[in-house]
Amino acid sequence: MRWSRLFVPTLRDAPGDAEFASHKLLVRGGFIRQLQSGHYSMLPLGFRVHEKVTQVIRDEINAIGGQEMSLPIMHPASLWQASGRWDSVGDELFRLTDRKGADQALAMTHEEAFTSVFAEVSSYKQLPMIWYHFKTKLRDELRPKAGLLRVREFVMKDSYSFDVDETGLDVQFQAHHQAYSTIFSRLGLDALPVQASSGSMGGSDSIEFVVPAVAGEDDIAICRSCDYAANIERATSQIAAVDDGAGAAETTRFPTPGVRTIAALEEVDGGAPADRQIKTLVMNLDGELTLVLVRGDHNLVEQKLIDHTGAVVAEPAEADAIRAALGASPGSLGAVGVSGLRIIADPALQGRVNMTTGANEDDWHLSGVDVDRDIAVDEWVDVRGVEAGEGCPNCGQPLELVRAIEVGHIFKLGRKYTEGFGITVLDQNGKAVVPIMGSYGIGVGRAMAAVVEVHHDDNGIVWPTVIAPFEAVITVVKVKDEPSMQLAEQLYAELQAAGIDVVLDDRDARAGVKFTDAELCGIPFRLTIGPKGLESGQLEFVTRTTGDKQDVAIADAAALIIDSVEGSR
RNA sequence: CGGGACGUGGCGCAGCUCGGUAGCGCACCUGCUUUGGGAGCAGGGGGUCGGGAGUUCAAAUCUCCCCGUCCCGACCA
Repeated sequence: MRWSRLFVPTLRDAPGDAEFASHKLLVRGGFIRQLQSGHYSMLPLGFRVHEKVTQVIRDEINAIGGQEMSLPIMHPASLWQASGRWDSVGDELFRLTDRKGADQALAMTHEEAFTSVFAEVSSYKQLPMIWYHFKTKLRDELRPKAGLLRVREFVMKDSYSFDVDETGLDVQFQAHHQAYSTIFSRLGLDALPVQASSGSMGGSDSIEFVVPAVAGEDDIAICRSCDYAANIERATSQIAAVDDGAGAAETTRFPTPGVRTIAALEEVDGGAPADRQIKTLVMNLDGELTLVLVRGDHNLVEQKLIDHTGAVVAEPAEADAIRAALGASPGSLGAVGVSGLRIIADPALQGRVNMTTGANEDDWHLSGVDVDRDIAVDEWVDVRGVEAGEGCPNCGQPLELVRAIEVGHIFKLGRKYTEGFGITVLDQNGKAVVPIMGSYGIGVGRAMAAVVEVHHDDNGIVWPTVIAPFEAVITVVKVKDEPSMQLAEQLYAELQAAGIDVVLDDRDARAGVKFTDAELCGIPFRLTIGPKGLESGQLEFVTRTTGDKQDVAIADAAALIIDSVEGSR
């Protein structure tokens, strides 16, 4: 490829609305352009990287027996109705109506579609199956952000495994686990496998691969002493018991004028420290008001609540609804004596006495609350967010919280879809069994962005060779100098013949411009050809990762590049 | 959905307070000089000032509505 013919619109300044390194650099380097919020065009360089990331993933999924195919993006509503997700996924699913009036869905994942194809498989002898495709997904995200990191339209590799039994599923799950580790490592990502919530997909074992980075959107609890790592949506911890003293015989109402917050209740006469208060949250779970109780200094993790209840929508209840149900406004709420509402409480409250909470009357609170005695808890459920420094659930050592980008997710789907679609295969005994599924995804564009987040410097992107838009660039300092161009053409041909993905920078521009662009775009190796080098017989060879410059004899240049590229693939 | 900010040539910005018919840097085109780290000089092209309505003799500027984009929050009782 000749740079003079390439469309690489590099920019000196990043767009003003770009915040994160990957966003800025991918735009500045001419890799991507935004069409609208959450939708990006892949320009030639971006597309090259995207294709290379795709190929790495393809290699590794093929290596574990994956069969690549390609399923549609537009699905009939009936398919999603059959799985129940037409109603359960909410507004994230793009829906449209065709001219015949038929409802259609734009796929956000392909569980249903793959399962429908699987209906033709009828014998255990054909199992296991690992099927996958690279396909554009559409999701009406609440808030697209950070360039390629969170978008509404993106290509995902999603694979699905089908097995006769759990043991088989375990094998596929482990195979994917291993394949993902290899993929991310080849991409230059230190991806950490962490326990995760399986969200609306349903399923049991769920592991996310995350890359620690400031641009991330996930909080991960990590133990440095053992191998515990979990998404905050799933993480648990050991916490010290709180000394409540002796329990009171009965609750006491006391006035708390103007007190609306946990902090204020700590200060007021008759108040209590946060860890001896009960925080009463009124949540609207698919229209049903539910009281969720956590310790005053704890935070609710909505995902935990959703995972437990299966609710589609979980949001704080409206103030009006709260007042109608409990007779008071937020700030004075409590669960003591409440009946007729579902009450979910965090285990950190179990057995606690002498607690303080709202009295369900504005400006009044209760003290001396004995949780087991005074509150009709329906379910004890861990809904609390862990905090940094709390004890690891495995070894008790302090947990650390880190921001991370989720780059991959594997989980055991179970039989939700096969069962829902009435799919069975015959086992060895001729008996019909419902196959069990696994589901495994990697977002290609997000992986790209994650690589940039981790691999860049002041001069631009530093791509790992395997996914760099080009493996090497031959920079011709003075294009009009005949001997320079002649040598460049010769080396260019030689490298291409050797299978090197090389670009010849033959633009009639100043050397500095070409050097800067090569660095911004992150091309791993650069050979500079100019009159100076021709005269001395030594060409300059630069390695992007280290910035190291070395002189190489003209005759040795090709071999050096080939070795360097091959050694870093 | 709530809160905040922003919207002026491809990119980055000024102009808006105090209305008078649009400017700077980069990029682009032509010429000359230059040429090993984002060249210099000269000339040139390109803008419905996000859109609509209103106020006014006159609107990028003031008012209202809408749209778009970015950030924060999505819960702290």
